[in-house]
Amino acid sequence: MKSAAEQFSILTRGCAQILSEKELLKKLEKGAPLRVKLGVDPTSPDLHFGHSVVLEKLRQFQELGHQAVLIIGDFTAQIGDPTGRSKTRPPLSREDILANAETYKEQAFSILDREKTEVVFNGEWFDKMSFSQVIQLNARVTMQQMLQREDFKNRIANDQEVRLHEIQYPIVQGWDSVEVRSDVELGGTDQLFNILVGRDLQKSEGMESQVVMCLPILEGLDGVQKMSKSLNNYVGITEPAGEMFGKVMSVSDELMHRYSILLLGEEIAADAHPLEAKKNLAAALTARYHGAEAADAALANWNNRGNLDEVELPSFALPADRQDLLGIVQAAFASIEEPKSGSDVRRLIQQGSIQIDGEKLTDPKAEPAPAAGAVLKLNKKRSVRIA
RNA sequence: GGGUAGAUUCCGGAGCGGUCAAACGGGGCAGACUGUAAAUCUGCUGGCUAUGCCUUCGAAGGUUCGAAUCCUUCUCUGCCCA
Repeated sequence: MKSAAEQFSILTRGCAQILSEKELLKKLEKGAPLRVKLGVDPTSPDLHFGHSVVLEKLRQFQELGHQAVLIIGDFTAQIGDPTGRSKTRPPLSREDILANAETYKEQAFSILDREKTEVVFNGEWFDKMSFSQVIQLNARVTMQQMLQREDFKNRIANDQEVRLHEIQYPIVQGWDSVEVRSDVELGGTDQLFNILVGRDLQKSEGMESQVVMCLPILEGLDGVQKMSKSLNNYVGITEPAGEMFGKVMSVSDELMHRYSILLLGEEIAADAHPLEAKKNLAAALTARYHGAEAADAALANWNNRGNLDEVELPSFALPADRQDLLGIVQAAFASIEEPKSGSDVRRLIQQGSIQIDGEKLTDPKAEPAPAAGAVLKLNKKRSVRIA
C-alpha cells in the first residue's frame, strides 16, 4: 500500500471540495482500508459521463486498496432526490426502480472492479424501519437545517410546493452512512448538503464522522446545465462508439476543456488545435468504454464523413408499402429507433434536411427510388445506407 | 376550518364566447455560415390517408348555432387568517 501522503495527493486530485482534508489524511494514516460510500438512485436506467466522474474517483480508492461501498438507492429512489429540483419528482414504480438498479449495477462495473465492490440496497434497512424509528430519526434534525437548502428556499420563495417527503430525503441518505459505517462519502458538489447530514447522524450515533469528498458537476452537452438524462444533454456510457464520439465532438471548445479535466484528469495544451484536441478527447473517452480499436474506427469514420462511400452506416431496407419520400424517410427513422411523426418528417423534408447521395430532396410526395448503396441523409447526425 | 388566487400546448406564460392548434419568451429541431463546435441569422415546433379532417387548454357534466373562454360539481396547488 502506498503511503498516506501519496494516497492523499492522488485522492484529492480533481475534487471540488473536501471536508476536511485534515480528517481525510488522518483516516488514511491509520493504514486500514477505508469504507468509501457512493450512493446512486436508480431513477433512470443509464449511467452517463456525469456519473463517471464520481465513479472514477471511487475506482481510485479501490486501486489504492480501500473498500468501495456502492449503495443502490432502491428506497431513496421512491422519494426522489430534490437536489437542484424546482419541482417535486414524479414517483417511480417499484418495478422500474428494480429494473434500473440492475442495469445501473452492471454499468457501474464497467468502471469499478466488480470483485472489490460491496453492493447494498438501502431498502434492506429502510423497508424494515418502523414508523416510530422514523419519527426518532426525524427528531435528530431540525426544520431550519433542512430549510437552509437553496432549492427548498427558492421553491418557497417562488410559492412552489415542497412536500414533506422531500425534506426527508437528506435524512434518509444520511442514515445510509450510519448503516454502512462509511469513512468517506463521495458525491457531486450538489450533494454536499445531503452528505453533511450523514456526518451529523454518524456523530449522533457515536461514530467517527465520514469525510465528505465532492467532485465537480459535469456540464451536459449544452455546456450550461448539468448533465442529466431528463435534459437529454448526456453521453451514456453504453452508447455505441460512433454515437459517443460524435456527441463529444459536438461540444463547444470551452466545454471540451472541462471534459478533459473532469473525465480524463488532463489539461489540453493551450497551443493545441481545437479540432484536433477535440478528436483526441473524443477518441480517449470512446476508448475507455469501447477499447482502442473501436475508438480508432470511430475516429476514422469521423474523418471520412465527407466521403460517404467509406463510412459505415446502418443499412436500411426500403419499405414495401411506401414509395413516397415521406414514407421512406419515416421508415428510415423507425429503423434507427428514432421514430418520428409524419408531421415531423414532413417538416424535415420541407426544410431541406433530407438528402439522397448529397442531393437535397424537399418534396414529401416525390418518389425517389434510390439505388442500393445510396446514402440517405436524415439529419445532421444520422444517415443510413439503402440496402 | 375560514378567506382568496390559480390549474393552458415540452417549460414559463398570454388568451376571458366566434377570426384559437391557441400571442410572446425559453427550450428543441432544420437551413445558412463554420472546424458537422460556439456565436449569429432564417424557418419550423399537436396529429393525420392533409388546400381538408381529428384530438388538445385539470376532470366530468351543462348553457349556446358556437366554449380554453359562461354555469355546476369534482380533483389538485399556492397565498393569507386560525
